Amino acid sequence: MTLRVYNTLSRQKEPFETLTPGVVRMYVCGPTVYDDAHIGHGMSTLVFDVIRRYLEFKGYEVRHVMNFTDVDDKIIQRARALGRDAFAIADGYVEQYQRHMIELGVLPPTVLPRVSQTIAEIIDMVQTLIAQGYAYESEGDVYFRVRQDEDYGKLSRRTIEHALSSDRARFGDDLKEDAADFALWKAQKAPDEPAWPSPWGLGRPGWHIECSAMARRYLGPTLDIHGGGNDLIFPHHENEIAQSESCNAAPMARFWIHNGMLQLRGEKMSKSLGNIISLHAFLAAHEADAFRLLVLGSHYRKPLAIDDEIVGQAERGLERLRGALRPPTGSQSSGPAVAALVAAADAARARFIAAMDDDFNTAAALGHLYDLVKAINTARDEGVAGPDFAQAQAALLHLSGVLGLRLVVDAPAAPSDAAPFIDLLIEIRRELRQARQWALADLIRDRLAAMGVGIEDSREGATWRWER
RNA sequence: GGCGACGUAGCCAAGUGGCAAGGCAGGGGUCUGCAAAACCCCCACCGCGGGUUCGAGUCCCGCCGUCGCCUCCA
Repeated sequence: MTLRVYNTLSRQKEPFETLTPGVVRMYVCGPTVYDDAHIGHGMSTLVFDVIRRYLEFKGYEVRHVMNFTDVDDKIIQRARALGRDAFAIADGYVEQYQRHMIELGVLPPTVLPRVSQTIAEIIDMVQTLIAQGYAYESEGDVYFRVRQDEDYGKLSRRTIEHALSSDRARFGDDLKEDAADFALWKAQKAPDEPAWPSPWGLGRPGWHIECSAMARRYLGPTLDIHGGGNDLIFPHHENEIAQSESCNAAPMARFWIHNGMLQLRGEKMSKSLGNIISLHAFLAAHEADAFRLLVLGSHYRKPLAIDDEIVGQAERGLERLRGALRPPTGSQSSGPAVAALVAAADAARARFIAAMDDDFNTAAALGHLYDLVKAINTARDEGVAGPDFAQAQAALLHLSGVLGLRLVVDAPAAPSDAAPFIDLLIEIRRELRQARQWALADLIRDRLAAMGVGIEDSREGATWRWER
């Protein structure tokens, strides 16, 4: 089976081939660090984490670069509003974002560059573009000459006329030759604006050039994958293509991958609507695995509408996956029931791979994981145990891990201290049940449940485990 | 207005030509002292109208509806 990936550039699925066999150069647009990260950022980060994990599962070495845009107008505004230093603001949000990535179980990208640390590369690219006639300086600003770029608009399928009809163009700067042109470099206009010396005086990079520069610096002129939210297709990625391909005379990326937007009750999260859910708030109330399962439940290119009911469904689905990992209760290690389980595990694995090979169809892949869950539970009910049972569970855990799901519940801080006492209570409850002292037995069960200890009875006796 | 996406059961959702995956919820059973978990059974003809085809959620046309981008945005 070969992997097929949807390419925004061609608007179709293409066989996935990399520039260098066995190596994937993947650049993903990260956040502009001017405010708390929200669950939309989380979704995008998870989507590309899963893509990366699957590529590694397929045997690729993935060079994964995710940037932080730490020089930006909004950061400057934020700094002014708070009366603080812009770099300090950005640093704080970068740290917060990295904590969130750990909480979400996201594999650390190979490199996490920042604009502020890539200034030399940016200036170099801008100089090259000027020398080539693709850009011009105007009173300390430098603009990209859009009409010089013959295939401008090929990613978003817009013409320059469309760009011209936008507000940005209508309120076009007098410094531009053409209203459609966009800034590569902005001259410093106030002393509190972060600025670096350049051939055009003190200033800072424009919005799009930083990604072009960071991508080239860490991954070279042509990427295998350039990713981000689909809200970045225009103008951000369109302009990146214009800059990079003009400057480097090479395709910027073989595959452009864009995730759909996360929405709340049918509308996009936005400041003006006041419906932003921060990652911090979400993760305080819900498990990271539940959020990941939620994201995995629909295709990454589709919009994902979220509400309390959907979150609850993901949480219960997560419990079902975990339930399959409970130990066997029987002792049968061979026979038709065992053979059926082995066959089910093999089938689940093959179908999982086929689904993921089809443009990372995580929803279908999950469906096959649930089929394996059912097979495991059935086998347990039939008394299956032994190495084949353990292997089926291991397969479930492994494939879930390819999606980044952890499934294992972290026990409370000091479980070992409490465990002997809980065992004692379980033992007492067993005695009570034998004596038909139902009220007392149930009291123990209910009180333990309230403390997060779940009890499950079976023919072989009761087991317990920590529940969240 | 331009570009684009989507519309499958109560909810989420997969499925791009051949008898509609999976999860959640719900109903009925098995097991259990009760409960939980698990297992079994039930629960959709795919927005509407045309067309192509032996055969269409699946292709084409039109319509209706929802959403995104075009300005900062994952």
